Amino acid sequence: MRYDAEHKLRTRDKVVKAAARAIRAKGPDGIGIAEVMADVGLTHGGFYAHFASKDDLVAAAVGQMFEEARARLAAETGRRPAADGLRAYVDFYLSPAHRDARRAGCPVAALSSDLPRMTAKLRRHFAAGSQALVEALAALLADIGHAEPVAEARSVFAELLGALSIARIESDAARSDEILASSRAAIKRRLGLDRPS
Amino acid sequence: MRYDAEHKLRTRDKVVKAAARAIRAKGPDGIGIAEVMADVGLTHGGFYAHFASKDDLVAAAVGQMFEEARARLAAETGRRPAADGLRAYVDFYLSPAHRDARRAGCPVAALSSDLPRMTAKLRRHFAAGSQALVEALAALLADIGHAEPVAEARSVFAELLGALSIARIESDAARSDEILASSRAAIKRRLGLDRPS
DNA sequence: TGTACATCAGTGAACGCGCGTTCACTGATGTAC
DNA sequence: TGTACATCAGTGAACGCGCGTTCACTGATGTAC
Repeated sequence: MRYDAEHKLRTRDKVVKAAARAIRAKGPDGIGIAEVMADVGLTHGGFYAHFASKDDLVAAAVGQMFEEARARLAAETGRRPAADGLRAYVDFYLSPAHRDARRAGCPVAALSSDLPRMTAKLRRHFAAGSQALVEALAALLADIGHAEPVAEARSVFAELLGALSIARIESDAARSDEILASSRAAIKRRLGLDRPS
Repeated sequence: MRYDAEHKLRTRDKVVKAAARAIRAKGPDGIGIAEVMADVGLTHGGFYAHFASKDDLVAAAVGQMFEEARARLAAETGRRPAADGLRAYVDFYLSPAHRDARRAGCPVAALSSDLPRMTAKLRRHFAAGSQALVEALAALLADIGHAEPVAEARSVFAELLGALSIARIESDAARSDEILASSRAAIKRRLGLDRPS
């Protein structure tokens, strides 16, 4: 079966996106090549026409996750005042929907404890992705007049990540919702976002 | 080789402690029974005299980790004024030593992203352990006059966990140290611990 | 006190399964003539 | 325009390795007599 020129790229893209979803939920070691290929309607044998190895797929999937994270941040904060954007991003990040979306969402939250076990190259990818997020938050904080935007952005991202992680541990939905609400309120308060802008 | 009555229990205890260390570093799926047994000078065949299965070992190891975490909190905060204890615990949790000790330290930070993939029973163990930590912090916050100690303790634990996780991603030591320092300062400031007590 | 036996933590070979990887093959369609 | 050939994404069987688990056996020492 011969296909047109774009066909192979489209297939690769579908595999990478499926892997990005599966890896967030199950971790790099938890997914199987056969499983990911089946998810896009193919068999495992075709895998090596697209990727050199499983590690190669994982690296591509991590890139995909950060691209999605970057797009989400841009969607929440673009084209609106900085204070509104920050509020919207905090509300998104600490929403029950984000907590429950184990196959999507923040790659750092999905894979934080897998990271120290990954290759140095992947860790650098994660470090760069986290730093880009912190810098974007810092720019918004600078915009609304914070004196130390980078230090504050780091601290805010830390609480976002930690609160989401703890909320995901808690199996009692009501308590988990409370954890999210506590940190949404705490972050907005310390950023001065609880006052109408 | 017949041994005295305590010998078996001592062996089991050594295996559980070795597993607790190895699992923190490599995750439950990353460790092997043969590897853990070799770590205490035994061969893999003897494993099933002590544990019903690998899952059984993982459960015991998680219990061990929380016992160690509880002991650490008690050591940092016991027998001193609440404000001093809180300061000491924040300084410990966000220390470079804790960041670098991948085989010891906070089980939530070590395994956060493995949790959603664990059995419901283990997740409950983690939820209970996290809640106990939050309650202990809340008691200290109540002691120094905070109005909403539980909500604040949750928010603080979130930032502790998140900052440690991010610091562990960053391979550049100087930048990683900065991340820890930013959150140490931010937490102390918002708890009013930066003023001499 | 001495001796035969029982115990059982630990040994190491073997089994079976899952999974990453390889490879000979397929077959629809584009291309050369 | 029609026909033979080349291409190559995808198939599915097979291989090899790691690892959890099983099991027959060992042998030092406690116990019964």
